[in-house]
Amino acid sequence: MEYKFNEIEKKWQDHWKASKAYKVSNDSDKPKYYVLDMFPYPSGSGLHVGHPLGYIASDIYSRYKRLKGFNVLHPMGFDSFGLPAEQYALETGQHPAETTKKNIATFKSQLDKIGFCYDWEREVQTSDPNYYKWTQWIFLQLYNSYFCNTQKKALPISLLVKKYETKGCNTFTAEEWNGYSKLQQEEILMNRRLAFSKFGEVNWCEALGTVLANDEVVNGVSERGGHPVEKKKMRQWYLRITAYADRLLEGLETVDFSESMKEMQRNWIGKSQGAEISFDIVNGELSMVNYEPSDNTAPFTIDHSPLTVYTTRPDTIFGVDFMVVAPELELVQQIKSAEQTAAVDEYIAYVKSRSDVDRMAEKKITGCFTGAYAVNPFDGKQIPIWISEYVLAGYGTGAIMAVPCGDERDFKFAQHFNIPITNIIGSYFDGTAANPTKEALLENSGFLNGVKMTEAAEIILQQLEEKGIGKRKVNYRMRDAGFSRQRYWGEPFPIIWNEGIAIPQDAATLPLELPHVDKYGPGPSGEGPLANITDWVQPGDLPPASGLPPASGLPPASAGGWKRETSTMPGYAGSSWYFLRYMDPNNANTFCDRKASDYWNQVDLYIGGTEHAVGHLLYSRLWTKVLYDLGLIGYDEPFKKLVNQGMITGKSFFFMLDNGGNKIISYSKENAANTTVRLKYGHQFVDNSGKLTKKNLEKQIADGLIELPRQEIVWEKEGDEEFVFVKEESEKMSKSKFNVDNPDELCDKYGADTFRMYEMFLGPVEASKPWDTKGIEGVHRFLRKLWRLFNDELKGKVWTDEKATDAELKIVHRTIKKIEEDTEKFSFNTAVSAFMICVNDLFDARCYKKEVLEKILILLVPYAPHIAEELWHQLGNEGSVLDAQYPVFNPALLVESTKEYPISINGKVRANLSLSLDLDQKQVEEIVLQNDVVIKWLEGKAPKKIIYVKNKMINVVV
RNA sequence: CCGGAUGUGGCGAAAUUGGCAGACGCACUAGACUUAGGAUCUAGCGGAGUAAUCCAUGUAGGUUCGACCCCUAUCAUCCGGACCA
Repeated sequence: MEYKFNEIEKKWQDHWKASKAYKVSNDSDKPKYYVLDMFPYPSGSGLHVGHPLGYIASDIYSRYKRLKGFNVLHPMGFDSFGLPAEQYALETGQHPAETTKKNIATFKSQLDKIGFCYDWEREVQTSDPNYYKWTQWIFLQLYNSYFCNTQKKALPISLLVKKYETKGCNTFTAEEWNGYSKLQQEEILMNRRLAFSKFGEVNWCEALGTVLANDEVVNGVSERGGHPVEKKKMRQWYLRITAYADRLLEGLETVDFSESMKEMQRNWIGKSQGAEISFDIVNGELSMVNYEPSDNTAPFTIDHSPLTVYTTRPDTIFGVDFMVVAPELELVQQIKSAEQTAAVDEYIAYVKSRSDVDRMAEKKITGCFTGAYAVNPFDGKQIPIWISEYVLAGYGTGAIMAVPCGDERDFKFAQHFNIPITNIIGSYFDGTAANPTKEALLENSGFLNGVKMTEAAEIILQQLEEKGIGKRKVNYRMRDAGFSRQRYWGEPFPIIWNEGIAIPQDAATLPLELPHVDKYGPGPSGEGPLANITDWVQPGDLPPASGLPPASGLPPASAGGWKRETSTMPGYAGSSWYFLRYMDPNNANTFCDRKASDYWNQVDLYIGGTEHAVGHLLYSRLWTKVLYDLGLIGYDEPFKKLVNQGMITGKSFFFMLDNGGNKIISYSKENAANTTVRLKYGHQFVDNSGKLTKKNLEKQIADGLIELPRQEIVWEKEGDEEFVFVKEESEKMSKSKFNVDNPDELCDKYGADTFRMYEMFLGPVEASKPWDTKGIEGVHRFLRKLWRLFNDELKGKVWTDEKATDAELKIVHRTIKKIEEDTEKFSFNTAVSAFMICVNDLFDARCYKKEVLEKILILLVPYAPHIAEELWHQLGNEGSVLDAQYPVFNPALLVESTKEYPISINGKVRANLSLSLDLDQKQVEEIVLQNDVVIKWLEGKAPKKIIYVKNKMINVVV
């Protein structure tokens, strides 16, 4: 009987589906285990071989855990809201709901083909109204909460209102509060809500017609599509993630993520400790200046100290040679002197003309003196105040004190504008480059002379606080997360605007469904497509049908009283909590029953790519913390352990063009400046030395596998052979790069089991590696060999019921130990090797015994479920091999009484010696000294020392 | 420029974490059975040498009886953050 993998796999996949083999219950007395994959965005191009890498790993682990007696939750779903579907709709006119539905069907059939053990009854789709109903609901929880700075947690905003009504706060009394208009009160509350709306500078992308979050902007252009992004002032929704900065940092200590992943999140949060210091200003005409405080701080005003800078190095205050203020700050207008006004205005105009992209591309040193001076509070020195684009308005106070001897940028600026430099760090500063040391003993620093910098910081901080001109300050690089998009294909906000006041929709009327539209173009004045649907924006209904709370007392929209928010939520909204919905996917009464979330608890194992390090992972951690604070779930970190699968890169090949660009020549390093041309497909036809023969190329073109380049090829000749050299490069897989392999085809050709095992065999899950189908044959051979242990092509069944010998059991138990260890530590590539060794050994031993084979199948079922299930039944077993008893490793079988010890002399192995394991040091020494090889090497001299490491080796030191 | 990671055959990679480097697989070579084989089996496969043996884990040092593994310096590649004061 032959190994007909196609039939076998089809048979079992159908059977699993029909028998609901992977249905998971929330009610079980087994311990739980939750394995989660980062759910995919269902793009139009389907899965490529890179996608399933993580899915296969998680599938293996889930099946393994199930065999080990756990109730395993291993769900799958789709992150189905998002930009590409809408872009596609714009281009083709197809409704995103339609294309998304189609794409999901494709993805599901591809996934099923690989034989994953998902419980599809728990599938979630973020664009499904039954799902986004709860995304909207959680948004309302965020909207109705604030971050309490003393308890360091989210609390209902109603508590804050009560406090204001009865006690007031630092900035206003209860009487004042109660006297405020509704609008004033709402504005104050808006400044505290976790989901809030404000006018702010946003990353506006004209080409995409929407606002982007900071992590969606890379080097000044949009992450998706690479379109230019500009700053624009708009009313936007935000999540107050900055309030959680510290808890997001602390939480990292409690989870098992890779160090680099944690580091990336820490960098993104960018916590820095320093001080805000205020300087008096002279020579400008000013009284008191109100500047906008940095995010997330109470208004901070210091009388008669108008220039406040943020620094992490207060110890360098005597080295301040100039100040730099961000040109955008209002303060600049107030302090510029009459003589400098023209120059300052001209410079500001110049800065405005430069986009972020310009600034990133060419980093010029520019700036302008304002004519004003700040006064150093410690020595009275007058310090010129400059403006320059290198100081960012959005960070700290938007102003810095420049210490050229210690800061590279300040140094270059001082050099460029010939500002004299004060050296406060003595020999650490050589006049040619700044030195950011903290070790120097201060010089030229008044009362701090001779004090070590690390200690000086504390002294200065104390004096600043005493004098009331400064305070300690922690700053974060992270900004509040932009939460609205001027797009169609996302969750609508359950918010209704009335005269500048945001009114949350009555939760009982959710979901607020996305209305159907025919056009996806942007709405008026930067609004999204939803703004075009006037009868949705302002329906004539009265509450509650409109979703307005009954008590709002507002007139119907037809009277012009109110309108809906027209932007939609960003892609990360739905993905910030999906792991909770899997636990209780069909609950119509709540997002996830507390009983379900308590049972499944945290995700034990989360597998996905590194690309979500700062986006998705931070946002889902934030949402989890808020839900926890509000008592809706029982834990504040969603993912216990995170494994990042590496990216599988595709192999691309390039020809080189000659100088005219008309002819294709061999690739060579010497002409590296020449342009290259991509060989479209054909990576399997290039040999190891990078040679592509003419014969080969022509054959593949005839078979329709390669697209011929337009240019003429100049062949090189050697004997009869004509060929060109091509360059190989690993790149991210993408259709446009012609380097994609499709998992469906590989499953058809070799079978899903081979495909699964081969992806694992490729290398460690975490490592990035180039895709190469060449090795897949080897894995396929292994499975066929396994098959032949049960069935012979001619003889048919070969397995027997005979009892296994000790030698055979030894092979099995060695394998049990190895597979169990490797699976536990995610070393799937070595586990596959262990299977191969095991099957080879059994084959060599002609061991076809059921007793032995059965155990191997149980070990194998996580890796190659179809063949394992098939053979399991061929052995006459009932039920699924997944419900079998996991074989228990018996160490007694592997214990040996003697061992081959390598004997080395001065570390170099010279002989082997079989020794009994229960010998002691003395006995070993005696035996070793009688060994012929050792005697020869010793040449009659006594050895200095004999080192005997039990179970390992013996070393004779001469 | 800063941070993180990684450097082992022609290729993907192993190495019980300091103890015989290169398991397992691909590719390659020779042979067997075959009408044939892109099926299967056997043997070989880091480099030099007929051989004993010597040299090899990016490079240079160090610790150790013994180093792919630990320490120092240096180079290279990949990933992330980059005017954050």
